[in-house]
Amino acid sequence: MLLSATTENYLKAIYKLNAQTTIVTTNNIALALGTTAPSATDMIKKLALNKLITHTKYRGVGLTAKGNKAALTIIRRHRLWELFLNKVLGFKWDEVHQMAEQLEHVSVPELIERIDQYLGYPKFDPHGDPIPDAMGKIAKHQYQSLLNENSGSLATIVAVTNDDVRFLKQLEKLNLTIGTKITILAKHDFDNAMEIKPMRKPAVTISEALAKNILIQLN
Amino acid sequence: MLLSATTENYLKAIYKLNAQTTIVTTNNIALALGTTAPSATDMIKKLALNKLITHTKYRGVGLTAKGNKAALTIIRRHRLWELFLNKVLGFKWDEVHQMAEQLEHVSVPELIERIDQYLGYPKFDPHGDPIPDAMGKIAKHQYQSLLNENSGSLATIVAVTNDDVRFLKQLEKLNLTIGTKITILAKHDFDNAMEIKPMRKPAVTISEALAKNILIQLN
DNA sequence: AAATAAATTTAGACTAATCTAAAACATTTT
DNA sequence: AAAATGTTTTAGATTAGTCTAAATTTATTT
Ligand SMILES: [Mn+2]
Ligand SMILES: [Mn+2]
Ligand SMILES: [Mn+2]
Ligand SMILES: [Mn+2]
Repeated sequence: MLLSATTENYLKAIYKLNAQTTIVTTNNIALALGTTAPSATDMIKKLALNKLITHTKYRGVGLTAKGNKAALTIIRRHRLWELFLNKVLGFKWDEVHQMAEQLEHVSVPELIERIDQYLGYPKFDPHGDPIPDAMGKIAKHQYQSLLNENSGSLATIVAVTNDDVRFLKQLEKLNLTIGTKITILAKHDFDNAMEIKPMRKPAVTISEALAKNILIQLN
Repeated sequence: MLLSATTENYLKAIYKLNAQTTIVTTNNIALALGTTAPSATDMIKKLALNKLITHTKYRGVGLTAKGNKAALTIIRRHRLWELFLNKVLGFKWDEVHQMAEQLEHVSVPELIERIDQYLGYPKFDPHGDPIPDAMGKIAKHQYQSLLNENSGSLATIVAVTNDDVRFLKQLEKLNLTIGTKITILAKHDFDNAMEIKPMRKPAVTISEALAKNILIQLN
């Protein structure tokens, strides 16, 4: 069963919403894809017909095992391409997402496997997100948001939860990239701004919006 | 102006037919793309409307300067991807065409330029076809078909004019790959079969169908 | 120069994906 | 428990691309 790029994008969106929210609703999906509720409803019907999702009218959708597998295949392609573009072709971590949005729909299994092999079967993409293996197995990381951590902690930045170019460029400027060891100097109650010191780099103050999208692991 | 994959395929087909035949007809196009004449007519109308081709009813089509440039962009992508898949990811020359058929529609200019740079601005793809440069300039090779050459000649195989996997696999088995120096031992008048000796390899007999699709340059 | 054949275009219909406007259903407020 | 609000679905259109069948135009025979 070969899926259209549009169908793949819906599946991917549903998969991601599934991890974020309790129930995946029509409006959620429409918003995530920048489309309208009626369009989402139409696609939901088609996906349900193809047994990729379950759907109870007015009550939201859920992925079937088949749909989950399909979504992971697309995410695998996306993240492997991102890493390939970064590691092999030298693109920056803020450039690779947009390109991967197109490349993820190229459907040639041998190509993806070869890229995986070329990269040495990597576990994470340039943003710290886990890459599903050929069987669709994915390391469910449950890192915590920097925003939930308290002053005084020592931690390492392991991933980011936003692909926005502006966000990634800003992090880079602040020396807050994947793998960086940091010390949390302070957290301001009023606006949730945080003072962070990346190892061997000057301390910086970051907003709640920024901190929320940075995932860390305590040292 | 962004073109759909379908539109790009039509443009590419028209470009190639233009080089092969005197007039590019509706049926030619339909046949080349495995579609029907009415479908081709519809697309012809749209391409003409967008000033990518010229069209006189019942009289065939021709590319405009704009259409020619667009076609070359697609061919550039296709051939650069083919070489990249071959040289970097190690795919065989009979495997790369099908993959490039999908990758050629990924439209990210910086990606193609980076691949070009990575490969060292190559002039030819794995089948000996010239790669248009970023300005759309292409080395119009006017190599001759092996079929038109006479017994006794010494030549080098420089390109092939068919992407069929079976054709390419057969050539490989016969040691008749790009760059191979050959001696034409004999040409049989009855069926146009030819006896060819690749340097340092055993002599082989090839059919007219094979010889026709092999391009050579005399030494 | 007709008649016949072949190529091309038009007519009309279909699917996938999208939209706006309206109806139906669900939730929240009063 | 009504009323108001919000969400989801349906209705009806639109666009891109495709098809078969029929009409039109061009080319080839006779
Ligand atoms: Mn991404
Ligand atoms: Mn990523
Ligand atoms: Mn090719
Ligand atoms: Mn080629």
